[in-house]
Amino acid sequence: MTATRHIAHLDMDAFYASVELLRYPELRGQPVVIGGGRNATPEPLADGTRRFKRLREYAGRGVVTTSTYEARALGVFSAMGMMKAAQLAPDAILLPTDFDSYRHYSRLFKEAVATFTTQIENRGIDEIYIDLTDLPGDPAETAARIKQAVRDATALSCSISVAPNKLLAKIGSELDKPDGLTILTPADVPLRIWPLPVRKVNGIGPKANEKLAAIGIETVGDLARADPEILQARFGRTYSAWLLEVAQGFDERPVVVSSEPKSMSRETTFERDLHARHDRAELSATFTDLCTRVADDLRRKGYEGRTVGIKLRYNDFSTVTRDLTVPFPTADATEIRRAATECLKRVPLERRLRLLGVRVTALLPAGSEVAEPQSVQGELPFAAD
DNA sequence: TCTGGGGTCCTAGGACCC
DNA sequence: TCTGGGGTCCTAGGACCC
Repeated sequence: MTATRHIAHLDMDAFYASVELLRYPELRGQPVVIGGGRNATPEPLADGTRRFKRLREYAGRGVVTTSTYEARALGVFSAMGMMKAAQLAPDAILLPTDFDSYRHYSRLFKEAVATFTTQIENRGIDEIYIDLTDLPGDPAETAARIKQAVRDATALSCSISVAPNKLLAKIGSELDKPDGLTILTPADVPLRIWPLPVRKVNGIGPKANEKLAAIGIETVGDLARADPEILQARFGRTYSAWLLEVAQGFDERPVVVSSEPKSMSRETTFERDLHARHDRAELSATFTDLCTRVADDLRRKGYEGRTVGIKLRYNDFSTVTRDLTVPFPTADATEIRRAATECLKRVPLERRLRLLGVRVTALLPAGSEVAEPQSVQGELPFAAD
């Protein structure tokens, strides 16, 4: 039995939307939706002001990236198709995503937290886990000071939960959003966690949610009371065991402070579905561009990869992937394109394509000594039997 | 009016090796 | 010549997350 840990989960409140409101404070209090690329950019007017686009003006295949709490009240949430969102909130203000800006504020808030401890795990642009176990003082007070430091550094609010593990901290940071500070102990599990839908558990997605609903399990409490044999029959040994652990609020995963990237990829959804023969020139240009961008990413970040892959999505939304491992790691656009072209030859190209992607995996830091593919005969510690 | 783009991790079969 | 048991790598697909 290990000593009690104090794990915090910090989640920036409506992060992208909140950054946009710093830039356009006049939009505060209005429903605002972020997403949709260039055709969402405000129009500069002759008098020096600007005209914001409305959601009803949008046409295309984009999805909502984030929305303000006012837009959420109208039913507009992340990952919803923009055209559907426009039906629900035609007068909502539309803004394009500006990742450079979000990365800037991400850096600011993470630097603010880093003045407290190095024990930080990155979970993307707008959230982190923080291990407070070895910090002196009351963890709840520390969390309050972290919130203030984030506000001082960014003028943005965040929600923090402090709990005995990552599972509970992640759930807890959502309980009092926005600007929340939630302390959870094991004793809170029956009262505060069991009433929640199973979908609130990080790792239970739409598919598992459906399968659980089919056997009458809606809440975490239902899961805690479920028959282990039925769960095992439906979900297999590993996943069912994990489900029962999380239902009790158990989670031993450590806060992981650093990690190496495993893959880099670029993909694009076309404005209209393209055909391999009829739209050959356009597809070919996009394909080359994707290879070039992946190669640029690899080089900029100092990596090379041995496995090159492609991803195709057809007009019926079905997806296929193919990959090919090459003898030596590469970050070269021409080599990546050559390997990706080999992959392309193994895929059906009759149906129209909606999406094309290129990925490089099996990454190594650039210039690492790589053992050449070679025979190891004569060096074996034992003879073959 | 269908459904973005960037990732991680897991499973599973077959090849291949000893 | 019915036949064991590992291990790793490669490939394809899928669930899930932000």
